[in-house]
Amino acid sequence: MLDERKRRILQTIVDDYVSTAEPVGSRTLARKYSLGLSPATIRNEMSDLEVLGFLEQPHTSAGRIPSPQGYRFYVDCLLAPPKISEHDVGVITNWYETRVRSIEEVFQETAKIISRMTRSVSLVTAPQLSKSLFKYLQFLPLDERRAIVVVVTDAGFVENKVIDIPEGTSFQDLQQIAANINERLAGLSFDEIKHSLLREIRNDILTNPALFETALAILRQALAVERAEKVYLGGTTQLLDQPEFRDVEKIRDLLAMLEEEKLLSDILHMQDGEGVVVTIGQENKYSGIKNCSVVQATYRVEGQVIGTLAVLGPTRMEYGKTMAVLEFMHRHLGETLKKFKVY
Amino acid sequence: MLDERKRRILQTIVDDYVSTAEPVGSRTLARKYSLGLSPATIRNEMSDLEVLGFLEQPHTSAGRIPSPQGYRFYVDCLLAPPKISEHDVGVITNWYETRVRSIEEVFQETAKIISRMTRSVSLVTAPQLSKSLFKYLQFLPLDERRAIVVVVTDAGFVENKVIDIPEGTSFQDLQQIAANINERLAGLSFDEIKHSLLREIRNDILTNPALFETALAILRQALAVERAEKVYLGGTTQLLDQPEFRDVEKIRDLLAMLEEEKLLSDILHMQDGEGVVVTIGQENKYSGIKNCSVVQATYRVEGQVIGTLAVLGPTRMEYGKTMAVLEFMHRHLGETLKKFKVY
DNA sequence: TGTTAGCACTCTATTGAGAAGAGTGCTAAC
DNA sequence: GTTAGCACTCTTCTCAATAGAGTGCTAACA
Repeated sequence: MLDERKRRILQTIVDDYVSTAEPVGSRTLARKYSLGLSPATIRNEMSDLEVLGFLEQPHTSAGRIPSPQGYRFYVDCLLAPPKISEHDVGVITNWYETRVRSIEEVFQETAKIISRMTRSVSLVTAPQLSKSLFKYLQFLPLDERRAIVVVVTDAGFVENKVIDIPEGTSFQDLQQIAANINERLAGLSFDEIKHSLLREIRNDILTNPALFETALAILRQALAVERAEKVYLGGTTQLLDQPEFRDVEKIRDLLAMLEEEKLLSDILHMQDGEGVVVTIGQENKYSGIKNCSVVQATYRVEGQVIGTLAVLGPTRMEYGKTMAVLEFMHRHLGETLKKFKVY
Repeated sequence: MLDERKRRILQTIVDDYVSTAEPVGSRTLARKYSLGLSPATIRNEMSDLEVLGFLEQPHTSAGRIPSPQGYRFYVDCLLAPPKISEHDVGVITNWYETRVRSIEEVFQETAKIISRMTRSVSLVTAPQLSKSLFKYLQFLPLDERRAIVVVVTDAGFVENKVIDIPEGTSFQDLQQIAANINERLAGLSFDEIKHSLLREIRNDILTNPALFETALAILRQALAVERAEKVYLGGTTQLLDQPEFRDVEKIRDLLAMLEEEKLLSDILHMQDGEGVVVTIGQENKYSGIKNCSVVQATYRVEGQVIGTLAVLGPTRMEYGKTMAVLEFMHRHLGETLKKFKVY
């Protein structure tokens, strides 16, 4: 597709632009890098690369910058397989050891370290309840009118909620209800439970109307604990250091978006694929980040997809480094979760 | 202290500067507001107010802006008792009704609505576990090697953690341990428990060494669930709309600070007093916000302090409106928490 | 004695012209 | 195919001039 020399020049331009944020000129390129070519030759090649769609010119007498297609080619064909350095592995391992004491913190600190290593915003989605399997629920006493319902998932995640005890129901009745529900629902995913709930229960109503009416109401309350998918953010302020966001106007929308968890999960929900996936500029569906790139990878435990790690930054991003970090982290996180006795 | 006319002029200057963010000149003041005074007279008064320390001049031929002392006088002496409008009460009530479905969301949405109404950053601290009273703990089975310990507080808050079951301990043993612990610790605050834990347990070791060694280990694990005080943030991006933060340099530190939960609780932990408290500019202890003001109020349920609501903004802030919102919200939040069957 | 009009002065922000710098594209020579 | 040379383009920086807003002082006025 592109001959060797064009590839080398394109690669050099991307590298230079990523590190300087300034359009790259032929003269600078020749001076700064030992390409063994004169500025004029480079000029010709650059002109070709522009016609082919890999480069753009902000205006006539400026240097070239990579086009989205240019970045795409760079990521797909010019980048060596991303590999994290020994040193970084040490930093990460140490970080987890010294900072993380609870499950909640695993995600928070994962977001922090990713953002620190990539100097970009990081996003980490925690496991979704709806994909988990129901193990059992149990009622705990609180006072005469109220009880706590605790829902335990297969993985050992616990959600809880305070509920009203329906009029005329004893705590004994509740335990009876729990036993029934557990027998029926154990091993189902919360998605399945939601869908099959009504039908299941309706059949039972025929045999014991009063009790199961109550059970239905309670289960509904209990399942309402399902929170929206939690997204942990790290390094939002990193954006401010990027020259493309030097202007407050340009960063406002982006920061506002990062405050909206719903939008965030939209950005991340686009892939189920294996490995590290890069989405560049216009390829992003959400219009607020058309000048940004997203690098993401799902993490899994024992083959099952648990959540997503992602990095959001300007299209002018250190793709190699970022991909290497995520490549490492998405494997490492699975192992860390195991250590924390979950999964 | 200040005669009536000076007060009126100072108040007008503060009001104008708060809404325009431009230094206020005598001519503008005379033209824009019906003070019944000529620019020259106003000039004289302004000159006096500057000598008295209530006004400042950015440079010789600019208008005046309020000094911190000016704001202080404005807040203490010139502001009518803050009162929220009927309309706003409606908006808030409606907001809670349509948006809030769980306890967690109460705090998140409270932060959001405060920031929306005040157009500033809001901070809401959730109740602290360490101030709560221990009610009981209970073990739930997970698998052969692990169990879930659930800790219930007086208020119905539930914390949980996956623990390893010590070698040679049966689930029966665990329930025995739970019963013992509950008997001993019920009604104590988590602070007290932490302090008295070792002594209590040590006495018991004398009577049944093996079991209580185990209990000690487990209790330690269980109490480690105490998370750092959670701070909910709202409207961080509102800062970007303020002229004083038009420059990215000036906002970076502030946003970085908002990412550090520890710093946030420092800012908020300064008062136990009643009512709405305003801290202006230099009065703030944390140097990162010397050009900001903090308005805060504690909220309580049945007399007990539960947490803090706060607004952080530039010293040029709509104090009246902000104080009114917090004055209302700190009462309203207590009631809302009751509705959610907690406390 | 307090208030006001007038005026000279100060400081900032804006504008426009000119120069510097970086880069391109084309042509011709190697 | 590669390179040197050169005219041309476009942005950015600098600097001076100017307009605008506001002050402080003085003198006049009620």
